[in-house]
Amino acid sequence: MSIKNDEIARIFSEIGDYLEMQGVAFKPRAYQRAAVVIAGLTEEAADIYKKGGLRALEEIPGVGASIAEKIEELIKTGRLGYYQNLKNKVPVKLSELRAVEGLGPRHIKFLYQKLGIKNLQDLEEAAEQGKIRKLVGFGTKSEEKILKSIQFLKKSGGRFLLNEVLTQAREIEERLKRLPGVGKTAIAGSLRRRKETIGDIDILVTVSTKSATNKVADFFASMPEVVTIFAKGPTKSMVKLKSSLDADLRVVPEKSYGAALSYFTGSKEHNVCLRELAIKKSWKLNEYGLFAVGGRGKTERWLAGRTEEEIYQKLGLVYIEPELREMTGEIEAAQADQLPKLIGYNDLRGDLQVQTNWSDGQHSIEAMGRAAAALGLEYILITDHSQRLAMAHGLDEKRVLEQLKEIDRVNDRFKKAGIKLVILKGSECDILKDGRMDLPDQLLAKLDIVGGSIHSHFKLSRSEQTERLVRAMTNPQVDIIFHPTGRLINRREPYDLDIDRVIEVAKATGTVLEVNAFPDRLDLKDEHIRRCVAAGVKLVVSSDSHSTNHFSVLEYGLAQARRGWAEKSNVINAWPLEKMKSMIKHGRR
DNA sequence: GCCGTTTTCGGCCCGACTGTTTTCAGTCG
Repeated sequence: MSIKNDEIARIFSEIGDYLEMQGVAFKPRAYQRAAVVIAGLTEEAADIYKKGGLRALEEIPGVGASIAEKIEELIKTGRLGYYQNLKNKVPVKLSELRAVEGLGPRHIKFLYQKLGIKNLQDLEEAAEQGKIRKLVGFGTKSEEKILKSIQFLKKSGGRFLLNEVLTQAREIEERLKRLPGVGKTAIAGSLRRRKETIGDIDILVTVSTKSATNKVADFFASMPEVVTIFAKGPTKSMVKLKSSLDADLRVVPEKSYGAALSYFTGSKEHNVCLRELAIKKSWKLNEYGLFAVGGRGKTERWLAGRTEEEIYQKLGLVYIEPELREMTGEIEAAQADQLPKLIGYNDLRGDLQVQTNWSDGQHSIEAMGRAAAALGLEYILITDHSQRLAMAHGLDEKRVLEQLKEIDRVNDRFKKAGIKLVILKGSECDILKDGRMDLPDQLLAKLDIVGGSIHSHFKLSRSEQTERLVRAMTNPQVDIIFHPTGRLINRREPYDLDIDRVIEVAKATGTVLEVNAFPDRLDLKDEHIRRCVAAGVKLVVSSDSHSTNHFSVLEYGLAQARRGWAEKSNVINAWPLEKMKSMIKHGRR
């Protein structure tokens, strides 16, 4: 059992914190950087080591001789002496304490030395007993802040689903937009990068006058949903909302809009790289602009900053879409002008997973069709559950045959009514424990497109689960695998799967893999999508709608596809009906 | 500890805000 990248990354990140505690210079950053890079690798470090040894590990950016040896030790023994030694000196639960807002490595060490605080519980008790306010460097406010943060940590995991946060952020942005003196507004941060979970809201505003600056900050801090004001200044304010989300507001002059947007969009690692590119040209990049630094660092000449595009251009890069700014190769690709032309948010022509009231959906086939047509879609695939999913009123053979007739009737009605949407016949057919399908092949052959799903036996071993999917994909009747990893964000881990083998077999069999757009699924996830794109596996972005108002979630699936570097050509339902059909097994037979 | 279209040695991203401070350290993004 070899160590996973996430675990290696966690250990290096903690090493960074421990070195920070000791006041060591520069080393902490080296370890933190290595941690971020390793967490973002698409291949396991253990596999890299197996193939190429220490030398291959050193090829990883941010990994030199010393860190490579530490990775080797972790792979071979599962432990790291260097890390243990550091941990023994300050034996605290870093993962718990670091989650407390405003508590960094220095304070954690200080609290351990003075009060013996090792974990969240110790910290809460000390704060409640008023012990922290007496320490040098702390006060009553620090103590209150710690207690509040602990309350929050207990209540939520600290990360929210993309859709929840995006909705709130858009509402706030709309209100800010209407304030006098406000120019441009933008949602920045991980929200703009459309990460699948979000820690807080970042909103950027430009103003034309000084007086407007303060008015914007005042307005922001006094919004009805604000429960706590962490900070309030002319350029930066931070609040907590009733939803227990944190929201940050940044105010900059018009001239700095692009620089600020770039800066506040992140990711942090991406920004550091942009700044380093600026330094190489003897320039300086900050949230106010790109500057040439003149004689003896005294004078500064403004070079760019009004738009993100001009900053990227000056730095020798083509524009990089926010969803790509994760420091996973986008800078190099931009330098070589080899970035993908990402699928657009308006590029979908159809939706290939739609449930109706024939199984567990809320609305009729016709109602779902009309709702999809109203959004401009050209086709939908009806995919009610199959018989095994009795809980969801799954369809048996007899009812599938009835439904086919009903779909014909609805298509006729649409044609007569001039509704330009075609309803296709499909199924979300259960993949049984052994990989066989829940409905007979002769029946599946009558459908336009068949999707297979795993809804049971989540705990099979990795090899059993993988072979189960492989068998389904090898079935010529199965065109798509729906929500391939089965995870529910913040609620259920994915089942154990050899995803690379799944991708390989998908390629070999011409099976399409789904990017399920439902915000708590987003399954496949971005890194898997990227591997599919690289392997030439076709994808479908579908809504899994169970109601007429669910089609809007397609936006999140598209965001996920973009984060996975997918182009229009990779996503079959971005194509016209006939071409889409030609891309699936049923269409080719 | 890492890294190199100026460097294999000498650099390493930068600014805002808070709290407890009489000038700054710590944290955050």
